[in-house]
Amino acid sequence: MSGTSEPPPPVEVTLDEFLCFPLHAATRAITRVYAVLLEPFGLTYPQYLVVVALDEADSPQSVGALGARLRLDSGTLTPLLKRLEQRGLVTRGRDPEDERRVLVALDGDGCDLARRLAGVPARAGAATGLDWDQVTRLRGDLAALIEHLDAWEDAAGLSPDGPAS
Amino acid sequence: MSGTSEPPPPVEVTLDEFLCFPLHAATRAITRVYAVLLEPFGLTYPQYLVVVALDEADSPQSVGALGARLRLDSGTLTPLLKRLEQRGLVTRGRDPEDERRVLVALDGDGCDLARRLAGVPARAGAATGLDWDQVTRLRGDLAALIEHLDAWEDAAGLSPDGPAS
DNA sequence: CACCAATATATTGCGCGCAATCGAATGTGA
DNA sequence: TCACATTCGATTGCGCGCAATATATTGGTG
Repeated sequence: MSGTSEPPPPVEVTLDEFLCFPLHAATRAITRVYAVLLEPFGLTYPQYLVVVALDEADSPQSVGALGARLRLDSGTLTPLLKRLEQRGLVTRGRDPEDERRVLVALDGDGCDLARRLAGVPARAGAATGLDWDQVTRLRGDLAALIEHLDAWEDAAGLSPDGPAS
Repeated sequence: MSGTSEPPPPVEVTLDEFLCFPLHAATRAITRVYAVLLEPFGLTYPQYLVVVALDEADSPQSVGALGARLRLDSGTLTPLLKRLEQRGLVTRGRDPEDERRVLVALDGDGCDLARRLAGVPARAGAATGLDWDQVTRLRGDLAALIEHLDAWEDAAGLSPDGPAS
């Protein structure tokens, strides 16, 4: 409390702790907004991300490549892609060049859907109520945060009980 | 890319769209970090939030009050609280004043655990790799974002197909 | 070729997160 | 007092998100 300009490093925090709680809450809030925007298209937010990622890539993507782009693993992507396949939005098939891989691509209906999704980002952006500077700054801060957290995780993975911390 | 200072309002975006994707990725990254930090205590991140919230409140909290604080509903909290109860960390019981309510409080073991969790925020803060100014700014931006998204949702709930957008 | 490590995806299990629904308790009005 | 709506929480169902495991394919190595 009290908006003093004092910069006390790591002390006294409430539930709205360093970042985790607002971050968590903000993600769920924006996910709910996307749920409203995507409901007419019958898509969940992660399904929407997959459709956009496939639409951006002009060639069929392997499950692994999709996962690297979206930071998701096969345990999440496989059932999600099967659902999209069942709706006739994407095609899935083994890569003839390497039978281990499964290539995924947007179907005709999937491409149509991707076109109709064109207005979603603008509507979501409007819902954030932030101006361009805030959005740009926030994205930059989040990117820096992700980079640092990934680095910490890598360090934690090497030594048993995490990095210096 | 290309860090020009041009502020084009709502056009041409890639997957790292307005905010949703980095936000989503950042939340999952910080959740993974907390998973590492909380593993020795046998807590998940949401369970940790509940323990902290109960520790901050000096009186037993109803499920509804906890949900308001953490922005979670009974569908999420009830099974979570049952798991904490099974481990002997919290007590759950009907409120004698209003038998509809269920009051939740930290048990003796739960209080001990809350003490031992005291170092977690500082370790998590270190993992973010951000300095105090960045953390403060990010929290402020996230709070503003949450407020706007909530307002948008309320407006969407009143009119059939969302606010002006 | 036989053997073995590495790679890529699928499967299983568990814990959220939330919408929808149900049941019990409470409060209100006739 | 007898409906009746409201509130509160529990329950159900579904879709992530991810760790752990299983399976299949590939690429060496001897």
